[in-house]
Amino acid sequence: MKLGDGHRMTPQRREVYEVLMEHQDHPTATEVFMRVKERMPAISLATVYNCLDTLSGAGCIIQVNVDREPSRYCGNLSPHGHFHCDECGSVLDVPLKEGAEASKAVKLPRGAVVERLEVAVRGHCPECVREMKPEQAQSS
Amino acid sequence: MKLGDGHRMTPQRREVYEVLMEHQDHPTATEVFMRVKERMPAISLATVYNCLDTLSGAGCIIQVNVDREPSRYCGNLSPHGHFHCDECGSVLDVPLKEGAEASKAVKLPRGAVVERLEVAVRGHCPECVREMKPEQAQSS
DNA sequence: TTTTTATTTAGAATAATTATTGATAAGGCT
DNA sequence: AGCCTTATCAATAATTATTCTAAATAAAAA
Repeated sequence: MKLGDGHRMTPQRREVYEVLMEHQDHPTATEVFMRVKERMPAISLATVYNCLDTLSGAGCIIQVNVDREPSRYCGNLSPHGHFHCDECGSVLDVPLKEGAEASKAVKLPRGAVVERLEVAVRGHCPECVREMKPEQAQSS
Repeated sequence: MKLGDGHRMTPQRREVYEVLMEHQDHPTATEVFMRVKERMPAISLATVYNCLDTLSGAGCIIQVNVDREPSRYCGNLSPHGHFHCDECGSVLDVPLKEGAEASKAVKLPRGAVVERLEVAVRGHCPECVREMKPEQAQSS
């Protein structure tokens, strides 16, 4: 894992990175902090924030924002959007389909230069749908 | 403008709503506060927050979140996404093209129920592109 | 080795937003 | 109209995520 720019891969940054790679969920900074702390008890929350910032600045991880909730972080670098469950709050990766680009979905302002496309889907995750009463359920 | 749920359309809420309808930009709560204050000097920022919350809860306006920046508010209720300029920070509405739906863009988890789709495009707005040096410029 | 630069840490600071509280006002009912 | 319930407002306090500061540490460069 390279950082470039004179940034060093320090033990703290490595742990933060490892923790994100171990599960493919989307922990908040505080959750990352708790996980890293088990193996590196001296680490501080500020350092976790610094590491997450450095790693996402270097493009090693992705910062995911869900409304105004605390930022979440994700080690999945393949192009994908996110599905947010309105009931349980979980976040799932949803792979972008081949050829999904901004110009296909929206009428872009003439002359704009697109850097990247963010797709977020809100709804009820499969798990929460399964727990619904049958008469309320509706499938997509 | 109806609110339903036993919510009243008070003078404060009306002003907040009017201010959002007058321009089709995307002001923050503080900006809305400053605009409303000119006509209603006694209003407080907390009340503006309350009004914005009530109005968006009733579906009269839309709360737009750009990363972790302060929320912005928008009176445009037609289905649309948002374009965020990385340079000047402005937010532009981008109409969703006919038939743009979640299932076309992403591989949804089996069994998920979709409520709504949020599309955000990041890049450089036409105005900022125009101000770039010609040799840097590239158009989409 | 000396110097420089990057990093970590704890704690303080900031900023957006929310919660609390007491006062005011609107609606419904008799 | 008068009474009761509920909604609203405004000021302030509180919360919370995040960033900044400053001092200590450590690695890289010279």
